[in-house]
Amino acid sequence: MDKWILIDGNSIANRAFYAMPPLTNSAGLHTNAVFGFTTMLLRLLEEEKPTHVLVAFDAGKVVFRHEGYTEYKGGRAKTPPELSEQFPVMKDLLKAFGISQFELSGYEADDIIGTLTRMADEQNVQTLVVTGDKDMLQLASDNVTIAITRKGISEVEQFSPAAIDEKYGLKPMQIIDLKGLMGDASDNIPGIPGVGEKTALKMLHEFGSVEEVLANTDSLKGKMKEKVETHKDDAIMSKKLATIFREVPLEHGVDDIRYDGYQPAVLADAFRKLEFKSLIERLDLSGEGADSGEEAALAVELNVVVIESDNDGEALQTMLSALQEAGADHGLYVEAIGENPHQAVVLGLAAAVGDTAYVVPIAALQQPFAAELRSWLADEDKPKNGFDTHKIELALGWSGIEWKGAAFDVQLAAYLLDPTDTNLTLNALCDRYGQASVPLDEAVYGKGAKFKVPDTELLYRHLAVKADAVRKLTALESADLEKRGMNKLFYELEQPLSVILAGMERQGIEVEKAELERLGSELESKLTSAVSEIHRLAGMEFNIGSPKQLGEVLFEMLGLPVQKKTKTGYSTDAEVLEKLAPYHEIVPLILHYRTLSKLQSTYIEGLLKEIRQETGKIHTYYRQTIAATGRLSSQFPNLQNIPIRLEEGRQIRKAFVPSEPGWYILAADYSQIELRVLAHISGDERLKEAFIHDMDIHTKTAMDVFGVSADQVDANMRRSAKAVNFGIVYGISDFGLSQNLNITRKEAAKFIEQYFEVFQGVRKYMDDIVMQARRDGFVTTLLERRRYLPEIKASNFNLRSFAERTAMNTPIQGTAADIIKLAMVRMDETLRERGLKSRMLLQVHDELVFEVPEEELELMKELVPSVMAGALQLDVPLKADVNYGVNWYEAK
DNA sequence: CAATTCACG
DNA sequence: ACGTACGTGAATTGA
Repeated sequence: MDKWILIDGNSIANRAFYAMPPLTNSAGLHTNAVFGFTTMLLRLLEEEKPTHVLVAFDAGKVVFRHEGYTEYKGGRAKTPPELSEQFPVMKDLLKAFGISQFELSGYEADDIIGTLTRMADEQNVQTLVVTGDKDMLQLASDNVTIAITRKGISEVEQFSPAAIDEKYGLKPMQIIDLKGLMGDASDNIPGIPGVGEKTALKMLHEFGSVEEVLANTDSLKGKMKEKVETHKDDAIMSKKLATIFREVPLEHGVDDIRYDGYQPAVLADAFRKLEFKSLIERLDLSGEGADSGEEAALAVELNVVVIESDNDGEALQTMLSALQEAGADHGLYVEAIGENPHQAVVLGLAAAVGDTAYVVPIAALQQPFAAELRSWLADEDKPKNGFDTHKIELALGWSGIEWKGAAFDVQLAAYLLDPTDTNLTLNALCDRYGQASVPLDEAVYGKGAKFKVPDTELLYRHLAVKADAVRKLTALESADLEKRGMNKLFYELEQPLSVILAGMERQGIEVEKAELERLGSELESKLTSAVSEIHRLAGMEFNIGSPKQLGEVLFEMLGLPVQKKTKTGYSTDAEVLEKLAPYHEIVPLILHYRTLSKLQSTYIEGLLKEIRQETGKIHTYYRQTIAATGRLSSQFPNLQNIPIRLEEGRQIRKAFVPSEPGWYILAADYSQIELRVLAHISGDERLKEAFIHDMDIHTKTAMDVFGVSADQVDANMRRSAKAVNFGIVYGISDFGLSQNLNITRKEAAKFIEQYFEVFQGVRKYMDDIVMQARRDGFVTTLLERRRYLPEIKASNFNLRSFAERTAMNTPIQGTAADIIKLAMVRMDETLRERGLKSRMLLQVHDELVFEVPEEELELMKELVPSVMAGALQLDVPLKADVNYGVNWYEAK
């Protein structure tokens, strides 16, 4: 039994391109569409076991449909070069598969496939058509099934005539009538304006075809009748445009598309060229082809020199001179075990130069004979390439070894190249750049309870391979940064910042244990009485901290109205409890209990655990490669979410004190930095004006949106305006705003419309940035930080909407992150240049915290805000407010 | 180990 | 019609 598969090459390549994250081989060639296409092809071959396979491509520019309608497919975005360059590659790969491909000048892939399905029907051959284009449904028959891609290309939905009937209530050929009525924006087929899928289906269910609809306009009503009658010709033409031509004069016959399987050696070589390592493994092709064994050979070729005692002095000298000569062409790797760099255990260091890697175990590195290596490591003027240099600097520092001169961190660079990548391990980076794979740490060390440092030989080889990978990645990634115009961002901002962060973290902030304990015991007694009161009111004892048990008490025992459900049961979050508060006196108590227990467990107990016995300090760890927008995040503990909004929690800040007697805590925060950034990048005159005059932005927004004077703005109006401003920054939706303000969606939509009426430049920015994201596939900040948004083209409404809001928000939040990072670099320079004793300790997104000796207080009160405000020149002024006190609480 | 909740900007 | 606000980290419960 024969089985044919006919693939719409252009359509699938397009889908693959937008569904896959960006991907390039080491030569810089984009390969994501080819990769997506290939994985789909492999699955089809495996699952369908076809005897014949054909991939059809559109050919040339002039398609016969243009005759008579020149606008056809006009208005469609130009194919991005990153995709066009992949078509020849795809065609070569198909050759390697031994799969035939047709294209014929003047015809589209649809028509070629249409012609072959006609032949399939004539010969009664089971056929699967694979495409992303619903138009093709018109080809379905007893023999022909249409597979439409969904969710990118990972899934397909198969349509037999019965399935089409079930979904649309139409015969396959009526799909043409459907398009004739509703049109198709992506092909610029007009259809009848105002007729969408719903209406078109209704008409077809009643009349059957475009012609019959047009013949029966009398039975339509009002506006619709008018529209259909004025656009009769459009409908006829649209139907014609949507009709697939099934009589293409093919030069080849059915025998030409026979598929006899691929030759492993040929395919292996093709995959290797594209650096599709995962596919080579999946098909078990690693032993095949001309280049086989190259990867293994590469790994074997690396010479490993271990330097572990003063007997190895000569090797050490060789290592140092090799590093000296290599200049930038080297890789360093320091293995530090443990997530928290302040407590990580350093196993050793490896340095790769050329085909040799030198490994120095930590014990050796700490011995007298390694002094020269240690001074090299501590020499700021010896540039170093590494992996996670920020962590290395800290981990080595705590082990008594100074590390300076971080020049290129391959992890940090990889983050900038794709800040949404959550797998920034060396192993993953090697895969991404098509390098010989570094073994997974899990495979070398085991995981969880099974963690074990392996025998030295294995361990040293592992470190050596990693250092070698760093060397290679440095070259590849620096080229990519250059290509994307991100050199300044990397070399002048992020890489220097990583060093500054390490300094702040090493310095730490002093936290008074006694103060936390005092607050803790106060909380404890409040908690005890809250618990017993809650249990008394419930009439039983239960775990208030268990949402499940709490839900049962509130909604089953006490019979309160259910507001919201979660996946697993009743929702009991604060928003729900606020609404329930009037029903039962137990509810406010539960809210209070929640507040107290959060403070106790996360902030009192949590922070106490993090205070270092010896110094009384807390050392957080800022992560520079996590947040997709370019912000920092803070861990072990998180010092970016210390309570401030409620007075009860704010007390925690009293425990954060200067580490020297008589010093002060000084905190400076940007005023409305995100809205100022928005004013700048949108260029909205009104918004700019507001900041140029340093007005209260929420009051000003209320005045403009409600059309009143300053003294007419009441608290409620200001609150609404503030929520709208937040919404604008987040990528507004009427639903989100309605939730926030507890108003109807309609009212929220009205607010938003009024806002955009007034701030028209903001509206234009929002529209433009989404279009730009669709066109480029990414958005950027002022400093060229980039975030890819592949889902902006998703057909799934939720995914797409999320991407659109992200497109609006990321340039704003990201530019604000750029600015404070710049300010940190400037501030660090300034403190150094002026020889000041003051120290920068913390960053909280729009705030910098310092400890300052009394004699520098007056200077710092001026200096910090002026450096922050001057970090970047915008079309509106930047402003920072400053406060100080004997602890962080008082610095308000 | 996922889900829920809540602290911050 | 579709169902949401953007970005994080930590503690707790309960399968």
